[in-house]
Amino acid sequence: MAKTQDTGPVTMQSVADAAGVSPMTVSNTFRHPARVLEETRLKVLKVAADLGYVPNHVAGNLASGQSRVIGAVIPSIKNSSFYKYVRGMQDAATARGYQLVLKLAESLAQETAAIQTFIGLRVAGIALVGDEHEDAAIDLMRKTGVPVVESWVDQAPFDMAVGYSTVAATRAMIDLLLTAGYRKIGFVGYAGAVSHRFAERLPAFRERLAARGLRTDLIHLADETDGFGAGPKALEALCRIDPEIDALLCPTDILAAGVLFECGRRNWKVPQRIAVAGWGDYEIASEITPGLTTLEPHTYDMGHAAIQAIVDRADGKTGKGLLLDTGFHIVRRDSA
Amino acid sequence: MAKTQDTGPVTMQSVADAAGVSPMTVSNTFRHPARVLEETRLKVLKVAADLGYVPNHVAGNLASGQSRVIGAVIPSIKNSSFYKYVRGMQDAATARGYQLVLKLAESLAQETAAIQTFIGLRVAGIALVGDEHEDAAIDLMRKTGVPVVESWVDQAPFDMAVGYSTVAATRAMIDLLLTAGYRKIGFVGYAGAVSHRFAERLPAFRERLAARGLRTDLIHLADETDGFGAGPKALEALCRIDPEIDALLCPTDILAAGVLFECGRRNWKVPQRIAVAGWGDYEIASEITPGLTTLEPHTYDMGHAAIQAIVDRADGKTGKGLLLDTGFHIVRRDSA
DNA sequence: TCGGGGCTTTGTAGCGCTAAAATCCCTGCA
DNA sequence: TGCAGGGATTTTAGCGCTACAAAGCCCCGA
Repeated sequence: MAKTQDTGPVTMQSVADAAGVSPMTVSNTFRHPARVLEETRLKVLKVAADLGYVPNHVAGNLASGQSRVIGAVIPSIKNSSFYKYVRGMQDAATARGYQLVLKLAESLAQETAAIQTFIGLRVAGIALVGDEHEDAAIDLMRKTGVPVVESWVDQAPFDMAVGYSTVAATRAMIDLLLTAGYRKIGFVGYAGAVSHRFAERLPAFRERLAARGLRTDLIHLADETDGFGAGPKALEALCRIDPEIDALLCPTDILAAGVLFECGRRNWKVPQRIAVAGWGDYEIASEITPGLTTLEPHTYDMGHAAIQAIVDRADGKTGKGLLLDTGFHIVRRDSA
Repeated sequence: MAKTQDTGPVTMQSVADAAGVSPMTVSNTFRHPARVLEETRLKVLKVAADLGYVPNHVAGNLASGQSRVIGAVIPSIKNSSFYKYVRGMQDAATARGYQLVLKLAESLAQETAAIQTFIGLRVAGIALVGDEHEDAAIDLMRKTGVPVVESWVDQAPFDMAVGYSTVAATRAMIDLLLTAGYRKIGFVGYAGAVSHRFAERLPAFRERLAARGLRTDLIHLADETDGFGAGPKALEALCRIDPEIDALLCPTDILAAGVLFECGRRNWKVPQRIAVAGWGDYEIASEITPGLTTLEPHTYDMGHAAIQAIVDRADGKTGKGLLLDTGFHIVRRDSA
């Protein structure tokens, strides 16, 4: 068995030599098994396994101009809100024979760098979160023509997009609070770099309350980096505007949880004294007491659809400007 | 300016033609700027920018046999414990001119697949979490000889490793509880697939208490997938063994937070009725009331060191069997 | 004035793989 | 027996880039 001579790295050529076939047959064994006689295929497979051959996809890519890798840029792994999204992407990619790789980008500049890396790697497609990108990034994507999907977007895709209507979602939440009898409803948004993603909710909030003749000025913009801590700050700020505020719509469950913690400290009963609604259905929403009523976007579906769109494009199936609505639903618990 | 004729994708050759230099000079402009006269370099850069040229690293890799991409496999993005780790890796990679890409692997089989993908991509190195891997994965890594770093490991590296001593950490935590006067100390671990990562803590727990002649049977193994919910279950199970249990060492802050929630429901004062200690210093630890005393491994440093080790290897600086201790410290809050 | 040394630039060759065309070989039928 | 037909396999020709060696060029001292 002195077969495995250490002749440097194992290449397709070495497998071919050892199996007594041409490199092309080895290639076909892996990429188009149907083209190879079963007997030959098994022999090649065996030799490859013995030698510990791993196909060099870098070379394969270069030769074929095709890639089976999809790159996803995610803005955060600090909270769990992207978990299901990534799972959805992962499952869809695997099912279609693609590989998903992730890059973390916590700023637009980092996003651009990540996109550049992915394009440098000649991935089959790129999945982005949101529709706010640097000009340089947009330029890059346009010029190279990589398939791009934006997620959490519900209008005007740059190339393709998946998402849900945050306007419809905000309305649904407000309606839920109104139906439950709350009248002094506060709104918390986020300021700063991420503000864009939350910006559409505010007009929907105002419109809905104005239609009922209710006050629409109980608004506070929080700092996302405060995490839970933004909750107490928001509650305090809004109480200063109107101490009798009786409901609060939060931009994320994290902030909502922070509000609930603060309510605990103040001995405020939820939802009697004040109702609290979150957004995202993070893990904490179901674990905290009282359970947090929250809005769950169908993020798994979103990730799944995003990858599907990219793969379909790679297979030449779909055109430009695709926009998918993956929906949402409200998870009713005790806090509102 | 009818310079940008649409002649398919922009390659190094097209940049060279447009700039009136050889492809090699374009290559050098990007990879070894010092070798190129500033005037030439600027000209090339300008032409490249005009044309929207993005170097094809796939081809570059193949030609040079080198890669500037490092692959990290992370077991979860559901909780925040890997956030700082990833940040550390990211920062170290960027500082050294490398790119970090992530793959999520929630089972050993997925980890193996991820490793295979990375090897197929011929990354410069692979960062893994833990020291439990499938034989197939170990085979693959050995045969191909990719630099591999394991994190959260404190002994017997497969290739290179970074981590901290969980035994020392467990001892430190127990000592803190003993010093504070607690005597009926309970231990919660995790059963199932992740058990391995938590297995070393138990003997340290037993040894420390046995040395003081205290009972060492207040042990419960929880289900990791229960999240917060594992906390109440653990408390209940341990109370059944001894209702007078007065301290609890939890395997993660998530579980500890679950215990605190349950204590709230039971109206148990923490730390008077029972002390609760967590592990990981997750975001929730500082936000919950009472503040959670917890153990913070230096995960940022761990990620940083992991990438450093890989890059050093790639630069031919360090040998095999490297093991770095990145340490930990206890964050004392109110719960213990 | 000429040769040598250093810096810049350019050929040459090939990384490992694959699409496409060419070849081979076997079968079936006239 | 000869040959068309079709599947299996091999040959050919790069994919876009980089290591390395070779060539140009310019300046300076002898």
